[in-house]
Amino acid sequence: MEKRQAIIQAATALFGSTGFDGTTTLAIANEANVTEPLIFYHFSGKHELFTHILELAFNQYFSHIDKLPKRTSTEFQKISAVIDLHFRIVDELPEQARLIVTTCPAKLYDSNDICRKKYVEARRRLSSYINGCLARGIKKGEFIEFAIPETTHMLLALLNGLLRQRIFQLADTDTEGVKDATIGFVRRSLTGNCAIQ
Amino acid sequence: MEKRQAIIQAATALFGSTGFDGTTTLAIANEANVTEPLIFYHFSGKHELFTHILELAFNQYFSHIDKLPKRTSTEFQKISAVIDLHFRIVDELPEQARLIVTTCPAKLYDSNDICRKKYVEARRRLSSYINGCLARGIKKGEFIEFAIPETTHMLLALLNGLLRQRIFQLADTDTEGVKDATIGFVRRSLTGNCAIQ
Amino acid sequence: MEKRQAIIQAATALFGSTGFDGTTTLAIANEANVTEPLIFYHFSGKHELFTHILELAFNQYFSHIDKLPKRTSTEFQKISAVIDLHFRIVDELPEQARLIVTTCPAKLYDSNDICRKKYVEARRRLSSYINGCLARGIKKGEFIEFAIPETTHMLLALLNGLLRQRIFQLADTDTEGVKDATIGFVRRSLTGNCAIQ
Amino acid sequence: MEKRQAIIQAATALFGSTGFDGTTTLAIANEANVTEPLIFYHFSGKHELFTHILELAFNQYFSHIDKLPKRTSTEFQKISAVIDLHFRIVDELPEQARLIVTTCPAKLYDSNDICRKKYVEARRRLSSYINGCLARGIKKGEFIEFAIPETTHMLLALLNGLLRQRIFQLADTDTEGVKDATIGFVRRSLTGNCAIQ
DNA sequence: CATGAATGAGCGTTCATTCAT
DNA sequence: AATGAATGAACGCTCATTCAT
Repeated sequence: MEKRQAIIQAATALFGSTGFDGTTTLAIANEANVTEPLIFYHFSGKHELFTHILELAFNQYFSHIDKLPKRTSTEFQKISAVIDLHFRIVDELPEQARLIVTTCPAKLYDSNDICRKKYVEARRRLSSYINGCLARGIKKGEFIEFAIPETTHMLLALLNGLLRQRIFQLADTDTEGVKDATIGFVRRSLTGNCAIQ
Repeated sequence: MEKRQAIIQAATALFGSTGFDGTTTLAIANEANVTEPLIFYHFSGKHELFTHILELAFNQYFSHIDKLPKRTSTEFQKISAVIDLHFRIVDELPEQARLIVTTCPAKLYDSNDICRKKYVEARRRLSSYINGCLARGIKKGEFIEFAIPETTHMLLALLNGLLRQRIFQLADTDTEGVKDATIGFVRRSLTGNCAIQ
Repeated sequence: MEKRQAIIQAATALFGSTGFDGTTTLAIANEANVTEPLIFYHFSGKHELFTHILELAFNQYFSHIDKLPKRTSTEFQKISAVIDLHFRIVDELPEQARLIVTTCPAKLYDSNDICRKKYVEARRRLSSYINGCLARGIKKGEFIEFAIPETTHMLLALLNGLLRQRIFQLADTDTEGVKDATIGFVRRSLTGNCAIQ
Repeated sequence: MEKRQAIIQAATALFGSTGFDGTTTLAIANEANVTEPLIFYHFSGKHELFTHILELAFNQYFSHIDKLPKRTSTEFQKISAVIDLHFRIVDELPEQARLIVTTCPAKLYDSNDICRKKYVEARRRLSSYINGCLARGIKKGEFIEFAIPETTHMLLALLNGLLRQRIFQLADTDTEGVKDATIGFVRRSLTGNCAIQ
C-alpha cells in the first residue's frame, strides 16, 4: 500500500513541475520506483490519478482556510491571518501549492474541469471570509468606508499573486520582509491609520 | 504569406487555451486551415513556433511598459498608470495575455526556458519602474516611508494577480469598480492620505 | 469446488459470444464472481481453460452422436435421427453449441489446434454413421443409387449449416417447419419416392 | 497509394486466418511491409479498417448474387446457378470468403455490428432469389408442392454449409463430385423427378 | 483455497517531424 | 509556397500471468 503513496507523491511532484500533459505515466512510475501498470492498478487512468491528487491538495488548502480564526479582537487580525496563511502554506504544502498553480492554468477554460471547479470553490470560501471581515470592520468603525466586494476581489488577487511569486521564486527579496510590508500596506489602507507601526 | 499569420494566430489561441503540451501541431494546422507540414516550412518546429509567438506576446507587453509615463506631476500618477495598464492589457492583447498566463506555469522551473527568461525580464522592467516611483515619491515626501523593495515586490504580485483574475474570469465583479478600488487602496497606503477621494 | 464450475460456465458463455481472443480472463472472473488468480489456480492458463471446456463441449456432442440408433427398420430412420439430433442439440446444449461455432473458425487454419482436431473427429464420426446408412440403404434398395461419399459430404454440410442458422438466429422462420421440410427433402432425394408424405 | 492496397490485402489475409481480435495492427503492418502508423494514416483505426475490407468482401459477394440469371427456361437452372456460385466463389474470392466466415462468428451476437448487418443483407438477397424460383417452379408445375419458406431456409443452410466446408478444407473429397451430387440431390427433391440424370 | 498486489510484454494509437514532389 | 505520404519514438493503457500471504 506504500507503493500507492509513492505514486501519489511522484505524480504530485511531476504534475507540479511539468504540468498534466507534460508528465507521462512512465515518468511517474520511474519517479515512484514502481512499474507503469501499477499506476493503472491503483487508479483507473492518468486523469483519475490527477483528479485524485488535485482533490487531496485542495482539501488540505480548504482545511487551512477553515481553521482561520473566527473570533478576534479586531477584524484586521483576521485579514492578517489570511495573509499569513498564504505565506505559510507555500512552506507547509509546497508540493500541493505547486501542483495547483502549475497544472490548473491549462485547464481553466473548460468549465467542467475539476481544476476550474476547485478554483471557484476556493475563491468562494476565501471571498466569504474576507468579505465578512471587511463588512464587520466597517460597521465597527475599525475600517474606513470602501467598496467591499471590489476590495475583496482585489485582496484575493493580491493573495494569489503573492502565493505564485513565492512558488515560482521569481525574485530573491527576503520573504519575511514582504509579508510584513504586505500586512502593513493592507492595514493602512483598510484602517486609514497611516502611521507606520 | 498570410498563411504564416494564420498559423501564428491559431497557435496563439490554442497554446493559450490548452497549453504547450496540450496543443498538437495538427490542431494548429486545422485551426489555421493549412496543412501540417506548412508549420514546419515556416518554423523549424513546434518549439520554435511557440518561442516565436511568446516573444511576440512579451514584446507587445514590454512596449506597453516602455510607454508608461516618465514625467508626471506626482509619482502616484505613474503607479496609477501601471495599475491601469494591467487592466487595459487584458482587453487590448487578450490572446497574448492568455498565452502567457496559460503556458508559462508548466515551464517556469526550467531556468533556461524562454518563459522563465521573459518572466524575469518583465519583472525586471516593471520592478525598476515601480521601484523608481516609490523611491522618488518617498524622497519628495509624496509617499510615507516604507520598505521600498518589499513594497515593489508586493505591488508586482498584486498586478499579476489582478491580471490573472481578469483573464480567467473567475469572478463576476464589475471590473471598473475593481480598478478604482485598487487605485484607491494603493494610494491610501502609499501616500498615507487616508481620505476617500 | 463449485467456483471451478462457475469459471467453466462463465468461460463457456463468454468464449461463445465474443470468441477466444475477444474474451479476457478478467471478464471471465467477473462473470463467474471469482477473482482472476483463481482461474490460474484451477487451470494452468487461459488456453488450457479453453481447451478444457471445448473438450467438454465436443464430448457431449460426441456422446449424442454415439447414442444415434444402430438398428432401425429403415436406414432413413437413422438419417432422420441424425437430422433431428442437429435440431435438438441447439436446445439441449445451447452454450456448448455456441462455443464451438463461435470460437473455432478463427482457429481452424492451425492444424495442430484442438479446434481443428475436434472438428475433424466430429466429421469422422458423423461421416462414418451417415456413410454406413447410405451404403446399406442402397444395397437394400431402400435408396436409389448415387455417389455415396459425395452425398455424405453434402449432408454433413447441410447439418452444419442448419446448426449454425439456429444458433445465430439469422432468420425467424418457424423451426419445426424447417426440420420437417428438411427431412422430407432429404427423404425424397434419397429414396426416390417423390410423394409428399 | 499502392501501400494502402497492401494494407487492405494483408489485413484481409490476416483477419481471415486469425480473426479480428487475434490479429494485431503490427502484424498487418509487417505483412504489408509498411510501418504501423501508416495504417492509421489511411484508416481511422483497426476497426474502421476491418469494416472497410468486410464491406469490400460483401460487396463482391453481392455483385455475384446480382449477376445470377433472371430468365432461364427452367427454374431449376436458377437453383443450379446459385449452387454453382457457392462452389465457384471460394476459388474466385478465396480471401474474401475466408475473411467473412472466420471473423464474423465472434461478432454475430451484437446486432449493431457490421458483420450481423451484412449477414442479414446477404440472407435477404439470396432468400428472395431462391424463394422466387421455388414459387414460380411450383406454379409452373416444374416443382412438386412443398413448404416454400422452410425449403428456402434449408437451402440457404446447405449453401452456407458447403461454402464453409470448402473454405476450411475439412474433407478431401473431390469437389466437382460434391457439386454434381448436390445439384442432383436438390433437383430430385424439388422436381420429384427421381431418375438419376 | 483464495486473493491483493504486482509485472513483462505488448496493444492500438498519436506525436512531431521529414521528404519527394 | 505548399502538400500527401510516410515514419521513429513514445504514449496511455490492457493483457495473461505470478507470487507472497
